[in-house]
Amino acid sequence: MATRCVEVAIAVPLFRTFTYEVPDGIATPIAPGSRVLVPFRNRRELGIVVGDAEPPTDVPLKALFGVADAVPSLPPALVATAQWIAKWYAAPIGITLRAMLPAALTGAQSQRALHKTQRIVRIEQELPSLLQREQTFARAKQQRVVYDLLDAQGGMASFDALRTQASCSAGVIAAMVKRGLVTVRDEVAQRDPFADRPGVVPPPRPSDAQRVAVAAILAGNPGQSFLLHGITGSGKTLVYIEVLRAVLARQKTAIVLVPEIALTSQTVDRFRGAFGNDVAVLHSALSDGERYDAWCALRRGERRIAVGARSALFAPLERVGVVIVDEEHESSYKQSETPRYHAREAAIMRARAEGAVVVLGSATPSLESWERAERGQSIRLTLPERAAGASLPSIHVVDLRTVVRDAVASRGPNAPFDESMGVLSPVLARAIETRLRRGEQSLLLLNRRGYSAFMQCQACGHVEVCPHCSISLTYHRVPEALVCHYCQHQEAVPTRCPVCKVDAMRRRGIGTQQVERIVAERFPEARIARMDVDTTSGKWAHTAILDRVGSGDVDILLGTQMIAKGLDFPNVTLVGVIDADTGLNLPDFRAAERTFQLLSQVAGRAGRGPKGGEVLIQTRMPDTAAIRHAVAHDFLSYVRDELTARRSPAYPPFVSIANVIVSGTDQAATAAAAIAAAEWVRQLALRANVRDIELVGPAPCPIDRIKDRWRWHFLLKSSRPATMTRVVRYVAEKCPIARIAGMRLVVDRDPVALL
DNA sequence: AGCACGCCGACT
DNA sequence: GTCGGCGTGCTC
Repeated sequence: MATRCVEVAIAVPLFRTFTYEVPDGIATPIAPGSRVLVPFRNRRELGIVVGDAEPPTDVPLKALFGVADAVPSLPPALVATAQWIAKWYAAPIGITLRAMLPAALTGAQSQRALHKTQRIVRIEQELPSLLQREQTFARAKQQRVVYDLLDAQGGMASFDALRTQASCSAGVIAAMVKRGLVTVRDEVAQRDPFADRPGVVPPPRPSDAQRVAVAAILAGNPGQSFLLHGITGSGKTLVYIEVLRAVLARQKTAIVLVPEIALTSQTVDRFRGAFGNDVAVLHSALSDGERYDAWCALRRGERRIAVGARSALFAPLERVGVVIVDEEHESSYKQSETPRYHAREAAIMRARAEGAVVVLGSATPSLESWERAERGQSIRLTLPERAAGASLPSIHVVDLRTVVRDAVASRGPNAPFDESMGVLSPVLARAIETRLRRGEQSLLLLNRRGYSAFMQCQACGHVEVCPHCSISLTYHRVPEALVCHYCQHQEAVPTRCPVCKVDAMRRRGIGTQQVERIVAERFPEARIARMDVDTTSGKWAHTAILDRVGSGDVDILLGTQMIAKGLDFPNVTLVGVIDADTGLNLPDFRAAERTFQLLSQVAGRAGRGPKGGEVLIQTRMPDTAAIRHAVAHDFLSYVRDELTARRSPAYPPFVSIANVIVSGTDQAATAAAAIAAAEWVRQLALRANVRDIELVGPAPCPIDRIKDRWRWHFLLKSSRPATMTRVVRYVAEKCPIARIAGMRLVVDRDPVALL
């Protein structure tokens, strides 16, 4: 009998697999996707079988130790998807496969820790009214804090987390147990932190357009891709739900990808409301144990729908009938570390491997998806109207230039310039006032990037920058410090300029905290909530803030990009964009695309109820195409303009691009290495006679230093994807520059940003 | 990624 | 004389 051999991928940065002999003791064939324990470099490593292999003739074989899975950890379609990702993005196959498994299954550590019990606190006695709570907790302020926290988290939380959040002693909770208000129990628990979130009952019946879309999707051939273009509020989620219902009825399973931020919001509640415990929510805030539980439930078929961000695409489901990618234009679908895959593209590939259909939904589709539909590679479905007869909000531009001119004209040239004018123009202020009077809610968007407060010397112009990264430090009021947006470096706020020594360091620009102050001063009676990275660090912080907005406890919600997406509050009738220009001037070919998407998305938050809505966009560049088209709700004109701009110089979707980033700790050496790497690629193309590839650069990256590493990059462009595949693979695997000590070379195919 | 092998400076 | 620096090369 010939020796049986399998091909095994190991999580090392190598573009190859290894062949192992299967010892006689293992009778049954080992299916692809199984984890195996193998000898590797005098160590025991976990590898993943990708297939059978012929024994190599040139090297002596080692035998594997054993098979770790009774059932393969990865179903066949996922192994196929991994192979596609590894090839397309020039990622090592072993690392790609490892990225598909929950951390609990990648190490050789004990499984014991995974099932450890957790002390869970649950509300025992409901106190729905505020009056009841005030009576119950008359003097017990700490208990009240604990109770409210618990309530905000769905009535259940882990003991430790709760103590940390409330910063109270264990005695406080013990006292509450004694009073019968809460219970504490050790639970091995299906650790599903979403289990007790109330589901939202799906709305009535679908509209005609929604029914047409659902029918088309359900009639799709295996592997067929659909672009669901539905304006904000048109009810894409209902289409998803109807499709999911039919897919489950066919005894199939489904994957729903949403941007990370949407996981904390109403979208998830709606899926849970419709499908209850058939849904597993995969959230980045899950602990390893929670993630493992969810993974097992999917693998065993106990839950048939996986909802989650990017990596939920790797849900270990079989018989997948549909893969849905909501807000498919979102750049968070691109992974920023190896394997640098785009979940939208990988979703198309997984659907193909599963024989499933894929649905890409967006109000502002990516140019890639739009062009694909134009070329007939996917079917476009349109939801042209808002559901339930709601109308689109009216959008108006507030030209900040004239606001300042008017102020000067009315108060005279010598009147002190009031900085709050550029934040809260008279028009926007009046609009907010109206909402407050009517008891309606307002949403204010502050585009954070480039708009945070920074420190600048008024005498010499020096700006305080991070000593490790090339970006200005951001001023934070509470606690007062300068903070680096990239590496968390902190330092004290100076008053004296470190360069010219003049006592003239002043704050410039506006951050969310400062906007909050300006708004609070202008509307002292308003209840204001702020939502940005500073206020949402906790696992449940988003949910808590949004729940407050939903219950009407907030008049004005102020926040960064994260408030622009997916929120659906019918009482929000005003959306104000503090400054639409900030994202427009970034050195990135997608700057206009991003701005249009952001404005359209945030505008869509207004007027989702019967009262209608209004959007005010403050800008100093009202004539820019992206702003003009967003104001006119004119996606088609925006696409036409943007596609024209992408033809020359050529950018996606007309060419395939890859960003090659060289970084190192020494500035001159990094520059030299980047130039050498580019030259190496140029010579390679010449030698191999590769004609259809273009090289742009090298140049310093727009952010030329991050975490003490200097960064240079160059761009590869090709009109042929197959050429790009070959070239990126060759660069990633063979470029000698990567082997210079201390130098790093990253190849990012289909980048979403060039910063 | 790790980790061993390998050839040159300051220490018990 | 040895401990150990990290350059180079390999992993079935």
